[in-house]
Amino acid sequence: MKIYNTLTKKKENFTPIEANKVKMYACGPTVYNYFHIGNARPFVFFDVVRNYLEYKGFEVTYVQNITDIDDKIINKAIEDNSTFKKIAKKYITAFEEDTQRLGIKKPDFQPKASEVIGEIIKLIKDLEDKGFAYQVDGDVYFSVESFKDYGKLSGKKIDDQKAGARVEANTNKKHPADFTLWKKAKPGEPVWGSPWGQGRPGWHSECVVLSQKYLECQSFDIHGGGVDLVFPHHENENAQAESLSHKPLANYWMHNGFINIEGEKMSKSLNNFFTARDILEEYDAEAIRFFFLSKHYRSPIDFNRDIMQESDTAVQNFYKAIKTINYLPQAGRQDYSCRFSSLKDVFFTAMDDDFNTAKALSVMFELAKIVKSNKEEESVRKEAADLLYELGSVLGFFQEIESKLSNDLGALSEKLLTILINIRDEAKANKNWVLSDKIRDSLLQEGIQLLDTKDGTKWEKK
RNA sequence: GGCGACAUCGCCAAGUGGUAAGGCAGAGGUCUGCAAAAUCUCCAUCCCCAGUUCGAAUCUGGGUGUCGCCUCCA
Repeated sequence: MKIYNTLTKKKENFTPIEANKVKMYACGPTVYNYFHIGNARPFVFFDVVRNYLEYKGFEVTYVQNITDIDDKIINKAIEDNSTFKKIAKKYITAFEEDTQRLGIKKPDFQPKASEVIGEIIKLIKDLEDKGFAYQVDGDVYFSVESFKDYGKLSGKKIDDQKAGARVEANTNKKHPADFTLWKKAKPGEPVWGSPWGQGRPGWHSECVVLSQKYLECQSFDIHGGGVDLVFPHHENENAQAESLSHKPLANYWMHNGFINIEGEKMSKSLNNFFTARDILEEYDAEAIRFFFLSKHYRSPIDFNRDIMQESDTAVQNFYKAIKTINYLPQAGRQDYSCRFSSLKDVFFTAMDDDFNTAKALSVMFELAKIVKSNKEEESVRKEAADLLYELGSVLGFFQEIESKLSNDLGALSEKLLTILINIRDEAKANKNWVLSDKIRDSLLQEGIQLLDTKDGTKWEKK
């Protein structure tokens, strides 16, 4: 299988450090607000990566951090007239609720920065002792000139940045690109004691500590996040880790593209921000998932209502297909016929090619078509349904299959519904279209769709 | 100014040298009191120019356009 590696800027064959095991780390949220639809993309995508690797038989350890120490949280606390801790706590809870609603499986470890302050201090001290970091008046900086490969991940050269000269001059730093490891305490901010006095860690160290700690190694397989994290965050993480271990923090660096809103970058000033929470009010979690997966993860993707509606239709189609044969599919079937094992291969080939989910989805459409087709044998349709369910599950779909397939309203409701249908049949027989349409429309408002078929009137929950 | 990505039907989107997947929307047929659903059929030569090649959406060069990063950011 191939993965595009930001570090080498090409697709590479994926070989984990330990055979059959994959250790992966993805940057999680900074808990100062509800996370938005753009944040949700990597959460969903790396969930799929993890699922797929497990499906392929790898034993996956997946770590995602929660940044609960940060300027943005401090600012939010001031803004809301609250405390730093309360803000973090509130949005951690919200994060957990929203990811669960999105159908994202919990990572194996989800540690917080605040849990490892001691280890972060140790890392910074180590960097200082070995000459990679220096202290100026209570602040500690990483010296980019001390790490000769600085810039290798993002493809940036230190001197170009100097020439750019957009960076605010900071007289304390030896080099403009040097980044903060430890910040001196300011009044009113949360602080921890350290060899450099009271202060708090910068953003770039926590991921180094948390990944190495929970993955139990200095260098692991996959590190992921949004493209904007490549520089400076991931570049800086790697600089710290590699300076000390002489190995890259991770072998494969994966970065997902951005989400635009109506063709424009999502930003607070444009007021085109959508939280995942808000979107979930309008659309099913799986429609959101489909929206993300319908395009390659590295491409930018435009978010708008039409596209969400389309995604919703697509997901409903998968469910509808299975509904037509009234059969609860089984995953993990071993004995697919030739026809279906080759379709399965198409799916695998697509996913093996740097997670080409858009192509993988086309296999699902093809299967759905077979499931629905009354030209196929029932056993063939069931087989197609099994595979559809199996592959869909890998991508995180069909989480609601039981409830979607069920038309169970409880015995009484069903009886009442039958009565209404009978009345409507009578009205229809009398060509009383006003009444029959009224019954149909009223039921539709309650989420019951009537379907007049050759074999009489049928109904289903919408 | 530096670095990088992308440009395929009305919309979304695969395709990385061998003659344009798939989805949505649309058109038409079947079915139908109407509607919905279902089902069948139809629907692109790939931003421009030049080059390489027997052959290019796919490679090279040059344009044009859109976007991202370089500052907190998924």
